[in-house]
Amino acid sequence: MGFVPDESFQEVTRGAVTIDTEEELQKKWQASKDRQQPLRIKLGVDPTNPQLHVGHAVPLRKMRQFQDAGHQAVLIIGDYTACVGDPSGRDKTRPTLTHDQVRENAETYLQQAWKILDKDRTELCWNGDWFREMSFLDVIALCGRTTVARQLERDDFQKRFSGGLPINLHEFIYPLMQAWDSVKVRADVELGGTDQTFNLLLGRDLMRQEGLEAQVCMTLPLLVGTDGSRKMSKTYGNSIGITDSPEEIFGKTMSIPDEAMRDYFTLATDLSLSEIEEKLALNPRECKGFLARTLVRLYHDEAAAEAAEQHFVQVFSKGGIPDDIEEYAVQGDLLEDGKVWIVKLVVEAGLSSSNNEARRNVQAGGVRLDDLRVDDADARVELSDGMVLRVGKRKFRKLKLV
RNA sequence: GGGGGUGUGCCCGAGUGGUUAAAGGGGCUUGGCUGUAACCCAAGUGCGUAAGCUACGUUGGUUCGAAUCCAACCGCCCCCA
Repeated sequence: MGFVPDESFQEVTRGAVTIDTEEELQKKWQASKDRQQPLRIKLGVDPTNPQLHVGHAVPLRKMRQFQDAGHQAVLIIGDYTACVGDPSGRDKTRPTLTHDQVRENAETYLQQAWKILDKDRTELCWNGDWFREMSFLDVIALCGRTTVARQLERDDFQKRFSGGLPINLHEFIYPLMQAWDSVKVRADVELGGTDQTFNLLLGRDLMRQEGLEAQVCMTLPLLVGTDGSRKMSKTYGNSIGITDSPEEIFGKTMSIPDEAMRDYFTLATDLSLSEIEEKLALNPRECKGFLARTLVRLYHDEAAAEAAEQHFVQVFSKGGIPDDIEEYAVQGDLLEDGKVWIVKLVVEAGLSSSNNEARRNVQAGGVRLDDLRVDDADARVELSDGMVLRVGKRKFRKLKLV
């Protein structure tokens, strides 16, 4: 049968690294059209971290594209799987969370996810709903559906095993749980990062074992972090949070390496492919500025995007000070003869975490009062109301005398 | 159950009795450079105004002196069963 991919099919497959298998997806797509029945698109998320970043947003955006093409989004909150911890791509066992923590995280997670997904057209499930019901015997039966050899084929376990690092038994169960989710929700397509390949494919096996039509697995690239090398992750400190302030999103985006811009455009924004090419043809600074504005607009709005850019130009390009600075009310007992020890001031204002650190900052020439460098760590300085204290390029406090 | 290893600062990792607050790297901070909060370069990086204090899994010992030796305990890894 000659499948003619329509525009939304192209949109929905764009950016995918692998589709297992594309033929099956075409078939499902066509059947869905013929029968007027939307495909069920599954995305499972473990709310291990309440802070979503633009890397997490990649599969969510993909899900949104499916929604826009008229398909049924099935978002699974892994309240049980989060308690196990996904071993994918990890070189050590994930710390497990308590169920209460997970429920709490899930709350904030969802709030953020609805910035991307269309809430009214999303079917929301908690996998605890079915795992809670299972008896120990059921669990054992589930474990019997795969083998140790298959588990050890995985590159991450392989590495840990040969490197003498621990693999806890419960980590073997994780993929089975995720695969079982697919059975329970009768997924037609499951989305995930490339690191999810193993888990995704196991879903196909279990579905077949259950006599269901196997899901299609679509893997998406992992977005690199702001360092341009490792995948975006909060623990690497290279992430851009979708709840970050406009200034932060803008600044962090400006700090990505030029080579990463294409990935960011294709994976993290909703620009069309031709628009992306157009922007990439600009000079790198303008292009990156556009990218930064686009990201801010996505998670805040147009006005915020403009303000963030102005802030960036003001503070970093011109080295000036921003308009709205957090105030610090100088405590009276810091003053001796109307003067204050610079080190103490920096610490009390919350710009350094210890006296020694503050002293270092001063000695390195990173501390300024109203643009005047203070580089003597013993200095006692006179203050006036409204003075701006600055540490490094990006930490400011407006001093308020009481 | 038997045997062998191992546990160091935010992370990785050197260090087997004394100038060790502890090499080296990563990270981070500050400075310089820059279109950039990137790259690169440089410096710094336990706490304390200071005297000094705290730190090498835990506890207790040996010693003038221990991250370094001993004992027990706790955690982890490997091999054999």
